[in-house]
Amino acid sequence: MTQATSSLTDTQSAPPDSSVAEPGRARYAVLAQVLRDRVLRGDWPPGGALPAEQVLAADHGVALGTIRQALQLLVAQGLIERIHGRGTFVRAGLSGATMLRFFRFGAAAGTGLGPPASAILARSRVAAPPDVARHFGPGQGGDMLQLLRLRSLAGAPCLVEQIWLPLPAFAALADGPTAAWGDLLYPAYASRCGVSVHRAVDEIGFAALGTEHAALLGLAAGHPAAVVSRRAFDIAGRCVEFRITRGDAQAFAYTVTLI
Amino acid sequence: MTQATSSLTDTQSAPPDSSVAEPGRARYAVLAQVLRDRVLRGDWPPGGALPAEQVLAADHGVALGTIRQALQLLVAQGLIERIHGRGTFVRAGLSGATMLRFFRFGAAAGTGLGPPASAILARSRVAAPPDVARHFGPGQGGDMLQLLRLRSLAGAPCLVEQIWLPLPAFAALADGPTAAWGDLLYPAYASRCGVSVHRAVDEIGFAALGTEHAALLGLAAGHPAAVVSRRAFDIAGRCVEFRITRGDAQAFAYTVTLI
DNA sequence: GAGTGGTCTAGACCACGAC
DNA sequence: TCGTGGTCTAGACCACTCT
Repeated sequence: MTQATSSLTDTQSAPPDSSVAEPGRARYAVLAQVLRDRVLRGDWPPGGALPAEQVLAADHGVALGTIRQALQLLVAQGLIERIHGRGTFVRAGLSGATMLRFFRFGAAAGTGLGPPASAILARSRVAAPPDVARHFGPGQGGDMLQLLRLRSLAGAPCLVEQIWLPLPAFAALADGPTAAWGDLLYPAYASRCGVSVHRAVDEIGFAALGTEHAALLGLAAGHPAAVVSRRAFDIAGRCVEFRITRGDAQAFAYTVTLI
Repeated sequence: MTQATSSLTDTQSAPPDSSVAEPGRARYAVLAQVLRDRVLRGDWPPGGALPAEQVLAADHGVALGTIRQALQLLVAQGLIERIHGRGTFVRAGLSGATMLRFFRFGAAAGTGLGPPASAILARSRVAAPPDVARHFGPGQGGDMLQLLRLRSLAGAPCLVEQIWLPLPAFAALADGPTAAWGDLLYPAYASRCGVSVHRAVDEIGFAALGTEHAALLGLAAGHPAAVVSRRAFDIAGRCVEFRITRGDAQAFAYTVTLI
């Protein structure tokens, strides 16, 4: 891996970036890790631009192709995105990540039914139960904001969600009218709390509806439900949201492709 | 995109491969399509080796880096795989693609329970019902082989599968002892019928069990079940198998990561 | 040792976006 | 027009695998 370290035109006193020499690992992989760390450290904010590849190459004393390989790695990891003619940017985060992709309500999802609506039915500060707190960091998980949210299509309720958000990071959502948040939560997290969701892990399961949730969805108690437990993470890998979504199992439909 | 088409050292009478000039598309993309077509046409069999990149580059009259970009595209598409020091090979196909990844039977999947077992309970030639036939090509779907298969863990039945295979491609499975097929079907398809499964699409839903399937699984009729409908495709994109798998919804658990 | 893919270089020109 | 990323070249050396 340690390439020629070539010799010629070495008139300068010191190499531009000596940290880029490691045995057993490709130069571009080391560079990628260096850049990754800088992104996670916040050297460039989400949505912000990285230096041009020419600049990065010069700074680290490598050829253009090498820095391009490093950046390509970060693109594959979903950390940055590159736009032809504009530059290289830190990924802003998920805006949609809609639960509706798991369900087929009405004829086809979002066809003729109008946009999905969201209503916050309850909001409270709670001490997180252990089952919830364990998803957050060890220091985290004490004081939390708990939401009960109902999603509707064409006026008909279809999904009920329990959401836990760590405090004080989400203190800005603890007061004030919830109607102003809009129908999508993640943009509200970003604009009101400065928290951008970068990755989400959904676990799908199955259970019977309790009386409370069933009533909200207009179904009978004990009706079969699909249960999606989501952990959402910021760019640094910290869990910033835990959510349990329930919907009619009859409406559940999800497609997986194996290659 | 159409690069310099440069001039120098053009002592030969004709360019090595004139098909590699197209306006509006990158050279490597055109090359990738050419190679892709050759793979699908069967110029190199599944598991077989492609020529070395040096040879391909010379044949098409491009630089090494360009052919490497083209091959990288085909790797990303899952069509080929490259092995350092050995060569570039047409992907052999899926061997596992196990349904058990959707379920958590016992403590953890495949832990201490021993390997999953498979039994063919019924086998018959049928005219495919329209709902099944439509998944296969328009000419296909008439005469089919239908299987009823039961999968067990530690002796306990856990999944029941209905499987449709087009004839005459799968005629080799129509007779003889099914016990000799082994516990995995796709390797049997490959060795006995020369059909390799390259891609599979699973659609997940929930439904109540019918009396027959419930009895096979040792559950009550009407018990909620997870239903996975799979279409399996060969390397050329032809549907070669349709399968409906049912298992206890309580045991269903699947994880999706969004980035 | 021969042959393969993997890494790296130093340059060129092209296509795109914004000013 | 300028700066950006995208494509392409022609070479070098390295690491891996098989014989």
